Amino acid sequence: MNRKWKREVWNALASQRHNQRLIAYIKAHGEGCWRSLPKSAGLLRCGKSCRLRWINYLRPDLKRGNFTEEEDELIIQLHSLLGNKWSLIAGRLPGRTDNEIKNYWNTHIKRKLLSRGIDPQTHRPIDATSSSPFSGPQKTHQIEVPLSPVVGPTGSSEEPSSCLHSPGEEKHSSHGLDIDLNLSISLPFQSPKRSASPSRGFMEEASASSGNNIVYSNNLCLCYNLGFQNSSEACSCQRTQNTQVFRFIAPLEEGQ
DNA sequence: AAATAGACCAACCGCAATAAT
DNA sequence: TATTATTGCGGTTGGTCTATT
Repeated sequence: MNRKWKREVWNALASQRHNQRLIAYIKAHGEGCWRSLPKSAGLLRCGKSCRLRWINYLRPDLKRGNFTEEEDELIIQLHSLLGNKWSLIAGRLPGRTDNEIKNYWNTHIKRKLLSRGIDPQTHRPIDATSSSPFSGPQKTHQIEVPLSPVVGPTGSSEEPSSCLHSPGEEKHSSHGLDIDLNLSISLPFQSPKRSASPSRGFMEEASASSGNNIVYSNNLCLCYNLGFQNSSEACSCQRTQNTQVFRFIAPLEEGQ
């Protein structure tokens, strides 16, 4: 079956009637059991394709329209922390899909960063990319990540539990977002098993992918969860005054 | 008006992780 | 414990749309 033919089949399936059938089925039975869904719902595609269609196109909570400047900045900042973990990034942007963000990154944000003289992969100035991305005068790794949606379909955001900034603490801010992008790495730790819950797994995977060993979940420093007897053993976590932001400050290993 | 190039984005593919047997 | 099935993710492809020549 060639690609063009497949697309034509999908186009047929994408008719309003088929969309409604898929929507109705998922509303009635919930998400999951994608394997059996096409047969049960009377659709002509494999479960995998139906899942993709639902997630990327039919989900009622999808946010349509252009990305806002705030979303742009949030994506950039999350990417600097998570790398190409599009599903995790999407988890922090309600109404946006990983596929949408991935496409948007490749078509818009990459260029935007390049025009700013920033390497889209390392998030460092292009003329500095020849050296180690983590070399430099900074001796700590400070990353602040909004733990509740900064922007959402309704324009509202949940009130997060959070740390508070130390008074006078230097921070970089753009568009009201409060993220310090000075990155560093520390010794690897045993990555937790893949979480069944994307939202719960967010910071664990963020940590695993970025090499950071400082992890928060809601109001909890997960240094403890990851095996450190207390968080000070691995980090000097600080609270921020911005209630939407946590700050992770990890001491670098000798020589970093 | 036609041809071409580039941008955009929906969907496919392959792989890895996890669950079930 | 090993094998198989299922799910989810990230990279990539290719069709469509729009701007430019």
